[in-house]
Amino acid sequence: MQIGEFSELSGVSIKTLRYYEEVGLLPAPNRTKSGYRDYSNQLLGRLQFIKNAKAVGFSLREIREILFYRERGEIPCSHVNSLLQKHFEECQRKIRELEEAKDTILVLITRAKRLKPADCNAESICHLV
Amino acid sequence: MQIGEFSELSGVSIKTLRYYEEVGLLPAPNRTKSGYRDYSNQLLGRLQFIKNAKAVGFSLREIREILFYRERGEIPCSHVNSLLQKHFEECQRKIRELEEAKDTILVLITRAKRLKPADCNAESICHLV
DNA sequence: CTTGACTCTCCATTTACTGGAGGGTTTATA
DNA sequence: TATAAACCCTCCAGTAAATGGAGAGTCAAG
Repeated sequence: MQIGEFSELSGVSIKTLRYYEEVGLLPAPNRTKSGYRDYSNQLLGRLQFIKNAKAVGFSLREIREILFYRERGEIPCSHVNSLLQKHFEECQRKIRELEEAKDTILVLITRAKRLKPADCNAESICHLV
Repeated sequence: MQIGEFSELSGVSIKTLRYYEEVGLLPAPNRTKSGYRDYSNQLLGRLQFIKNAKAVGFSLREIREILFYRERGEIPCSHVNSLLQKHFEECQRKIRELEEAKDTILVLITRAKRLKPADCNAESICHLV
């Protein structure tokens, strides 16, 4: 199938598919005699793997590494395990940061309701922040 | 004071200070006759504002806009208010996403404990993900 | 007078794409 | 047969927010 259909099926944009190919996440597909990419259904699995891995926070570089393990016939389990651990901690850290930011914003919004623009003074850049 | 000291005091790296100047977040400071930047304490306030705004998720572009309002003598309150609203929602959205990712990772880690590498098969790229 | 710690500018790189220019191909319709 | 719409191609540039490094100038101490 050509790239448009493949993009529809996989939910990955045409631009991104070509990009993934360029950076080595997807193998170069066959071409029709006019040069169009001709994808096989098989690749959908690989793309799903990439999407799953991305969803848990893996970078494209990390995903490519896992794929390379596979291609060399090695089993990436322990590597993947430590990545999972790392991203779990990363997730927690980011969530904490965001919770803090959210709380701060809430305070600012609440304070903003009590203030009138007339209270603005030139000294502070913006007293809301 | 020169850039190194200013960087220490503000907690913003030298590189970043020069970058902020380049993109218009900081005014170009005076220079010594040998061309070194010569910062005044005054700028610390502006930098603190930038750090606060960044901490609640404002982009540098948004921060610059607020600063520009100020420089034109306008009061950016309602603008800032809508930005706060926007970033509050953004925060919530990101937190939800991260919670989901975290849960997924937990499931994967738990599953990984039950599996032995021997269970790996070639069909799936990595059954952990 | 030289060594080390500063500083300067300019350029390249990072991530994960996205947008656009300029052009070829295929298919349906007039 | 012409042509228009809807595909597809490659290549180049740009995004955000810095960071890293090269190569060179400056300043203070020993």
